[in-house]
Amino acid sequence: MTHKQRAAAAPEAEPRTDDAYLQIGEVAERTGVTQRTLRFYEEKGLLKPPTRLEGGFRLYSEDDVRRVEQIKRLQTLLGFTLADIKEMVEAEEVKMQIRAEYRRDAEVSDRRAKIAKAVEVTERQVAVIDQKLGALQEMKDHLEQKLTTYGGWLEQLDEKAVARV
Amino acid sequence: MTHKQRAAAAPEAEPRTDDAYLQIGEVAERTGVTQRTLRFYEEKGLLKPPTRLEGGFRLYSEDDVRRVEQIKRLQTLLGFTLADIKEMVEAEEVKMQIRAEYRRDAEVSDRRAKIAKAVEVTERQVAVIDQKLGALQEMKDHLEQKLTTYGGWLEQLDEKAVARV
DNA sequence: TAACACCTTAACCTTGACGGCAGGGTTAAG
DNA sequence: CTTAACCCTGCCGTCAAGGTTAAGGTGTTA
Repeated sequence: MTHKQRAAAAPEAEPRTDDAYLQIGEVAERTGVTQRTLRFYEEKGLLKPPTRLEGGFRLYSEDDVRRVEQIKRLQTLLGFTLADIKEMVEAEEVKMQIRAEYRRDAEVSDRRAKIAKAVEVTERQVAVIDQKLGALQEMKDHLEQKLTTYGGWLEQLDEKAVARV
Repeated sequence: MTHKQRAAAAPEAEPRTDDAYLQIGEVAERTGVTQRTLRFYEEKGLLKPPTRLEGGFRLYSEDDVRRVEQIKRLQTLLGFTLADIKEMVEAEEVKMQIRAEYRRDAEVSDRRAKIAKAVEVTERQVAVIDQKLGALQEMKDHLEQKLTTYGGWLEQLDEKAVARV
């Protein structure tokens, strides 16, 4: 146990928004990606530039952590490229913005348009996922059919064994 | 229309096995990958070295075409790396071999072991697919829930519009 | 036999997605 | 004020998955 256990680093002025920010090392540890990768994602626009401490240290929020986890899922489980993911993330951003603006938006037609946009974006995402789901299901069916074939073979062997006794 | 429509290229000696072999250009065209990619896959062990014409031209079978298509699916739709895919392809190979050996295998216990091996390999593949299916389904559910939220918002707007009339 | 489409290997180039320093600043503790 | 633990910005390296010539051989057709 070292004598330095990093804590929430209280900024002196501005007592607002001290929601337990995380430094890059914490985030790296919690998400399992390297610091380099976090900076890289930021550079590539996958993570919005986080707030900084006076000295320049990045301060991430829990939301950022969730986003990183989302990115990892999209990447490793589903094989999206970072460019793809950036699009999705941006879509997500747009949706967040819509939510935020929703209440205080003057024109009803404007609201309607924004929601329509969000729906469109989301539906495209669903369509992509559906395509992948379909392909995966097909492969799975194929493999399971093979498994039943193997099962049949084993049964045949059993019958033979029985017949020999 | 050029004056050369490539045909099955009849080798002079050896009239056997003239099953309509395909040259690399054909295969590339039919599968949508480049010739370079086909050679690359061969180099990486994803495609077995095809038979060659005397002069060295590669001659692919329809089976090879199918395999290339499978590789593409695994890669683009599911985001497996070529290394992953190579493993799967090799597993497939093993299973083919098992099928071939199945009939003329002396010991019943040997057969049983081989089938068990095949089952094991196949089940691992299914497990991987299940994991991805799960992740995808979860994402889809999440997105669809959002869609219903948006739907609700639109309804609210409608109500307001009606109320104003 | 020439012409032309098609193929061969070999070598280098590119892009995406990071890994790994070097050289130097920042923060908290003693 | 020093020190230890963190963090910063470059900048170069690497690995995967091919793309892109270059230089030359093969196969069919005229």
